[in-house]
Amino acid sequence: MEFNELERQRIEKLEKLREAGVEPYPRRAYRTHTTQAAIAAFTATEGSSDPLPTVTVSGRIISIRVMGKVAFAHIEDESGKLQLFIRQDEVGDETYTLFKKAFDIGDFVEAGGPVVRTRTGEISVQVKVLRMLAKAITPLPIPKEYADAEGRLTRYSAFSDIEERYRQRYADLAVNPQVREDFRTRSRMISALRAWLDDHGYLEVETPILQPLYGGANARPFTTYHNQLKQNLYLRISFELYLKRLLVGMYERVYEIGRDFRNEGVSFKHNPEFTQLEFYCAYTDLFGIMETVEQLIAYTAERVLGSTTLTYQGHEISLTPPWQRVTLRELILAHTGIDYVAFPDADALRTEMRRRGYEAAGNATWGHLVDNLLSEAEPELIQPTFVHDYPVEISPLAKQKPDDPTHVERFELFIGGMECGNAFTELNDPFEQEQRFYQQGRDYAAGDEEAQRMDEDYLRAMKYGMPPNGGFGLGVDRLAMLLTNHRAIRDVLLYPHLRQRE
RNA sequence: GGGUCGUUAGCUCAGUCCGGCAGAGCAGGGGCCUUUUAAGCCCAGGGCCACAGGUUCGAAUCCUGUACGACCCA
Repeated sequence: MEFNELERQRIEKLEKLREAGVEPYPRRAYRTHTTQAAIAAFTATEGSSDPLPTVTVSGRIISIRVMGKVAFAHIEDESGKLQLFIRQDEVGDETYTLFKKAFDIGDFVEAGGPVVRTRTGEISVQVKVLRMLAKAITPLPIPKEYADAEGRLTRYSAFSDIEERYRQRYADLAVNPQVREDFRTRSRMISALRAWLDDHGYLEVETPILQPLYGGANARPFTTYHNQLKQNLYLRISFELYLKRLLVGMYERVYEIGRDFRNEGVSFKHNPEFTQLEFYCAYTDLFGIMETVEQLIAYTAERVLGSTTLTYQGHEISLTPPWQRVTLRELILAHTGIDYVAFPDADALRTEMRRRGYEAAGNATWGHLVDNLLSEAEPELIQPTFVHDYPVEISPLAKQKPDDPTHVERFELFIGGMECGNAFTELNDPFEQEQRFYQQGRDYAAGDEEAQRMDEDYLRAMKYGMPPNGGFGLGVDRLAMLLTNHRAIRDVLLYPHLRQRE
């Protein structure tokens, strides 16, 4: 370990503590009250003839004000903050001197004594016993806060360097309470999603992350290798094919919440690993799934935010069902003036897109070009919107529309200008599925590295009979972004992937 | 992948246009102070100016490249 000057000073303090017989990293703490419980205990007895409550509180020192033979400090625990009022004549000369000379902002401490109000009215622990719980060596960038006459809070020197906040999330969490709150929101959100599904007959299952064959989505995978089996393996890009096999096995409603891995660009919207919720429901279809998704997400917002309306990046968004439904063809026509059905091959569509001033890569497939057109409309889709009826070419796992075999029963869900989910009436015809895989194989051979691979075992499962069903995949991180009003996925990932330094 | 911007003390930032001793606030150190809360006052510290080259008498500053990040575009 290397130390800077400030750290060396703190190491000297550590030695000072040891010389005084104080263990800077004791084994045990003896907290009786959280800071907020201590305040509540005081408030409950204030004004009565009851004796002052005596508490032992623990937490991290976040400010120190030494006035001579009396000192004030604030400590923080997970419940909040509390002031310590430390008098030399109460704690004794030796402890008081140690406090002044060897305790720092950032240290974890424990303080015992009665809860009182100071002259300025702040509820505080009048400290009789002060213990070091864990000495901090590196100074934490704890900001100072200043409330002006109107109560507006100004923060000075807040730890705000985005890169350092992500690389040292522990420090970010330690000093930025709002960041802690955002991740609590995320956690409550996942609990709510799970609770709704559990209450509606869905069985939570776990399927392989290491897979001999990846599938269920159009993406490039990460590859790895099992040494003893001498086997190449992929990290999953979706759960879809394994979950639908379970419907063959007679489960009717299954879901999984977990991590997907996609070997693609990193951006403020994309992390190479991200959290997905997928569920599959037998004996329903795309339109049943729409209603399920509306209920699931409205319930989740209600439980997490207490409301089905939220503000995202300045937009008021209502998650109250029912949500808008629009076909992909209508949406693209309205936004770009292009009716893609009139340009049924890649060259024709590319020419038309370029004629209207849209980018269209020379090697893009027809499906990718349609996807590009959708991207034009995506930022406008603020209110929750089911965009449905997708071309069969870009939906190899979805069932065709009964009246139009060129399109499938599929929707993508957009909220806040982001794609948040994807659903199908799931294809359960093994013969049709085989043909779709063959077409994907031809696309792959033609250079589309995101095309899906033939999965013989999935076909074998389907040959035993798969009930008609609908399925949905939710971008859990995207939903977390909506509920915490963040536009960067990294702000809802505790440890976002960053390029390695050095 | 392309473009723009950024990287200076533990933290937050000036200084870069227009080259001339490396700066501030907070944090930290020494001292005074028994009810403070951005406590106050006095004193003294603290730097691989991201990294590597170049131009120049002289580079945090100008030029080139690299790394990492942010934003925009693909």
